Amino acid sequence: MEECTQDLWSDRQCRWGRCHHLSCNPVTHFTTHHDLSNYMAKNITPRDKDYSEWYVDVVREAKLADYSPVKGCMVIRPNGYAIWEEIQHALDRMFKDTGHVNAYFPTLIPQSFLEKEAEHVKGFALECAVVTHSGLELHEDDHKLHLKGKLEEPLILRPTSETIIWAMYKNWIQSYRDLPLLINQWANIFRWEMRTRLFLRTAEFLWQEGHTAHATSQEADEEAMRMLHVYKTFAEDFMAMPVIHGEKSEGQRFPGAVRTYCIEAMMQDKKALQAGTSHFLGQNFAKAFDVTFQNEQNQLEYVWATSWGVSTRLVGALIMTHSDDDGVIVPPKLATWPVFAVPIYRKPEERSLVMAKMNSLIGDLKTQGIGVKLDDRDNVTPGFKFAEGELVGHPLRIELGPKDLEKNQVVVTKRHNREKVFLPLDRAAAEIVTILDSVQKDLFTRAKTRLETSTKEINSYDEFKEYIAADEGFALVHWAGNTEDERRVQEETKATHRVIPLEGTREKGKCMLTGKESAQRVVFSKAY
RNA sequence: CGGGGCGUAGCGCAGUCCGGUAGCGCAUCUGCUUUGGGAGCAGAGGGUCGCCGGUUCGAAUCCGGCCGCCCCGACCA
Repeated sequence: MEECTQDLWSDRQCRWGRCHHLSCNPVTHFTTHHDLSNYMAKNITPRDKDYSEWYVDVVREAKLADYSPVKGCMVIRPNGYAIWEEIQHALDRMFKDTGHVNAYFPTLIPQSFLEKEAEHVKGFALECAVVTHSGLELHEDDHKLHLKGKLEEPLILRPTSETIIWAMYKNWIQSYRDLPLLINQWANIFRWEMRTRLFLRTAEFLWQEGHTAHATSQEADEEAMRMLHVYKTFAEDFMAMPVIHGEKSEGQRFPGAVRTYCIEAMMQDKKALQAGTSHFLGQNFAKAFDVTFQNEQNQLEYVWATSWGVSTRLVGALIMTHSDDDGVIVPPKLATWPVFAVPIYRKPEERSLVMAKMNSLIGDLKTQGIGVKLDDRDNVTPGFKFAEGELVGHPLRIELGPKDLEKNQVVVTKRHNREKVFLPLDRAAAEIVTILDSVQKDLFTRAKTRLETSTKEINSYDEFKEYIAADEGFALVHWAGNTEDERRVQEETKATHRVIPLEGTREKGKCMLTGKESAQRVVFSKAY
């Protein structure tokens, strides 16, 4: 099948009826575009008017999340949580397939634990929520609750779990026979941020954190790299979100890590979003928590470590990668209900005929392993259901009405480009499987095209300043600066060092800022 | 912490300048007609106008104080 390469991320082309991407879909019998010129999603600010307003509007209107009474916290609503659950299922499978097991460590960590690793303290101290009391007391004079039972040692709400986990690993690891220890946990964590953003940065969020212990440096580094590739594969295959994977600069490193690897994605406004990190921790935490093991030569050695994580931020990344002015677009592989079914009828007789065929088709789709959400409400019109289904982001909609019964067909509409396909009922289920697959590829291709066309080699600092100021995307530059130099670039341009790509040419050059020798180009960009 | 905005029905807002019966749209409820791109008509319910104090015969509106939230920036996944 030939991949479509035209108008890939300009769905306006399709929406205004000028698109004829028949090659996108080999099973298309007939493709039409209805005129949507007088149709606008309610209450969603268009992307080109105000991108961050658009993002907030989409999250709210699609009922993905809501603000909580506590500043900086969010409620993840069923539509948003469904996406997170799909992310969890797919990733958890990948973790299990690479030998990891799940466990759960507690939220509360003794303050003293955080103090044990010097860099770690510096990195997280400022953003910790702290528990200082064990209770409350109602005062009769003012009828208010007052703090009671001050704790001897304050407890912090974990901003990440390295400390508590390594305190436990100390007890669990004695011999090389206990290694490697490959544990993951799905948990909530707290980071008291100054400025928050739904899904992308909230005071409390959900994530997974893998924490592994190894006998050798090389094995630990390989583990960190393995999980980096798991993340890249997941992002690209499931989220249809192309990423650049590589290593962080010293200045962007995780507090306590020797090396931090990451995947960086590009959002539709061409800003970068760090979508996952994997750290080679060396022996830093083993030394801080005195975790040693006896090797085969009967000598004591410190354990080598990794940690790696992705969070509910991925839900935000998914939205900002694919969605449009009419709402969310979820790639088929992460959709709980890839198919949204709308039956159409007027009279009761029509209803029973339509529903019989519809149920039979839904049965066929379920046999093919495809989840179908049937909207059989009688109190809203089909048009309303269409709009709502698009807002929530089901990848495909199927319509079945009296006219279709006559022709023995079903109408299938793709959410991401609004192409309509008419399929004969007896083959529909099988064809829909193929279409979903093509939609998944389409979404990836158009995101990949955006990433590629908005990434440019920049060769001087002046050119760089201009490029960044124009919000044109990722800059590939030669870099040999230190953390201080990075800070200067950030102050002067707002762009930050994102990643030293693992792939790409290893051409030598001169650092755009310092003029020093550079071994390869790195990515700089504005970022979330 | 700076800059901007907002707080009035479930949601979105008008009313505040210039004090005088608290309104509009959507949503909700009832009934009938509808249903292939956000249905129509008729009727109904729903309020501590963010909080505290002051001025006044009378405050959503004027004055003083406080609180909260959102967006933008610095910090950060």
